[in-house]
This record gives sequence, C-alpha cells and structure tokens, in this order.
Amino acid sequence: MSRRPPAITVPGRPCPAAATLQIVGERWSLLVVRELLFGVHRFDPIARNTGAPRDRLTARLRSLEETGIVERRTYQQRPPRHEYHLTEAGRDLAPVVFALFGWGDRWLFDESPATLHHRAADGHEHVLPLDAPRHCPTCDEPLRPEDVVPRRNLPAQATEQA
Amino acid sequence: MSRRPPAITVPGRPCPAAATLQIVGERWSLLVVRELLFGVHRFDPIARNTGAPRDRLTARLRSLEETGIVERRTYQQRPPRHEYHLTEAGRDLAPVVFALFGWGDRWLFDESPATLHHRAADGHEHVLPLDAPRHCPTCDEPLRPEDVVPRRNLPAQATEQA
DNA sequence: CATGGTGAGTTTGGTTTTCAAACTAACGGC
DNA sequence: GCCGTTAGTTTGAAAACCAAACTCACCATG
Repeated sequence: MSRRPPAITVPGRPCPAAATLQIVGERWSLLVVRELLFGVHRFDPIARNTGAPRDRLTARLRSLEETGIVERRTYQQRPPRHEYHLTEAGRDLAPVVFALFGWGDRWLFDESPATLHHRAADGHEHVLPLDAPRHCPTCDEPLRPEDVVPRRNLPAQATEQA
Repeated sequence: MSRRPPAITVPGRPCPAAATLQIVGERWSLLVVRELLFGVHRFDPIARNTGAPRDRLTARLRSLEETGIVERRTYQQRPPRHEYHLTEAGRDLAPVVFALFGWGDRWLFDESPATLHHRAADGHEHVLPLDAPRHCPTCDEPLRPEDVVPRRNLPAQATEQA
C-alpha cells in the first residue's frame, strides 16, 4: 500500500476526482490501464489495442510509472525489453474503467455489443478482452467455451490482441 | 431513455470504455459533469469551480450538449442566459465521477479529506459540494448541521461555490 | 444619465500537445 | 547477409490549450 505524496493541487474545487484526473486524465492513459487489466503487458500490443501513437504511449507509460500506477519489469537485457504491470494503485483503477465501460455499454450501443464474461468455477465473473484469449487474464484459469458468456454481440470490427 | 446514434468508432480495441472516453474524455468534461451533479448550473461558477478557461468551458458545454449529456435551459431572454443541466445519460455518469473520487480519496490523500455526505431524512446519502451550501443540491432539503457528515477533513484551500 | 457591476461568453496571440509516418537500434532465425 | 520483431525516438505539421483582455446586454446606484 505504498502511497505517493499528494503534492497534487488542482485548480478550482479541491476534489479527489479532479486530483485523480490530473494523474490519469490525459488521453490514452485509461486505455493503457484497461489493456493492463486485460492482461496485455507489452508495448506493441498496447499500442495496437489502444490506437495510441507510439510516442504518446511512451510518454503515458513513463508518467504512469512516475505516479506509481504502472511498474516496468525488465524481461530481458540486451536489447533491454520491459513489460508493464499495474501496481496495487493501478489495479484499483478498475472501478473507473468499468464505470466507463458500463456507461458506454448502456448509452452508446443500441442493440449491440458489450463484453465477454468469464464465469469462473468459484462463481465470480471476470470481464474478458473482447476478443477472448485462451485463458482468463484475471484469474488465469484456462477458458472453456462454455464458461464464456457474451453479454451481447459485438459489431464487426477487427482487433488484435497479442 | 433517448439513446443517441452510436456513430462512434474507436481506434484499437472496440470497447465501450474507449467510446465513452471519446465523449467525456477531453479535459474538463468530467469536472463539468461533477459540478452539474453538485447542483452548480451556471457558466461562471462552473468556470470557477473547475478552473477551466472560459473558452474551453464554452467548447466543452457545446459538445456535451451535442452528445446528449447536457441540456441547456434558457432562464431569461435578453440578454439570453442559460442554465446547464444533466440529461438522464449525463446523470448516469455519476458512477464514473464517484469512481474517480474514490480512487483519489484512497490514493492521493494521506490522512486527509474526502467528502461531505448529507444523510437525508429518508435515509439516503447525498454527496455535497465540498464547501457545503445551505441546502442539499440533490434533494433540496434544507441542511441542518447534524445531517452533514464530513467523511474526513479537507486540507485548507479556498473554493467558491456560487 | 454617467458609472459600475454581473453574466456569458468571444477574441487574441502565444504555448503545448498531439499526430502519423519514418527512422533507429539490437537482436534472433533462416 | 537479409528479414522480422520489439521498443522505442525523431520529425514537421496540425490541433488543442491557455490567460488575459475584450464585448455586449442588461441592471442598480448616485
């Protein structure tokens, strides 16, 4: 539970929501968090799945690292390569991402899409990347098709995962 | 429940969260929603309480109106003056704002602040502007001090309400 | 009736961000 | 030696942002 120093001042009403937005309110930041929540940890796939320009993605990852949302783990030296993982504070942003998810789901798609859920053995439901991988990124259980419940159908559009 | 046409395409993974961010992800937008949730409906106080530059605020209010988050109500002709109110879709953004609020509260303030709650007679709790006004902007009940529960103390900093 | 104040913007001119696309660099495999 | 992969960096141009000053229509005051 490593808390950062506040050092955050916001213009206008002093409010935790405004302070949070100073940290994750720039473009792409929350989509990066979404990808990390979905179990995508490397630069190129994050760039593809968010659509962020590569230089922006670099900048966002650095600032998220600085603010303690993201942790960079080296997975090989020479050439140095890293994976990005959420810290505890980062994982705790899940409610924000899911609130955005829920609103979009309720208000922006008429009949249509939404999300895949993994009904885990223990009864929990985990949200899956919309193009489901082979195992649940949240609980790491292998996925059997019958565990996966499409809440609704997705309008056709290609996305890449790995 | 007037739904808007989707017409939203996002780069990368097609995802309701990304779509939502295309609508409320620009700077100041969610702070404007916060103010409206808090019962502040006019241009100048919204500008003060968010800290947004006036031209940005104009732009945000227009685009939030276009996307059906905000409704502009004329409250006097000559000179034309308006109040801004949330639509149903706009009010439904409350979970997003509160999720941001909660995260900031948990991770950005060490001992400190949070929020005032109004414990209404009916048992409901309403979140109040951090510098509480004379009556609850959500339910319009007059406020008696004993109804207002500061969740924690606020670090001193002036804010204006009206 | 001039002066000052309020509310809701608009204008201005300059700074900062953002962007797509091209480029670099260090490997690994064939 | 050449190709492909990964993780960036560089470039130059477009878009967004900013604070401060300004406008315009009113109202109140003296």
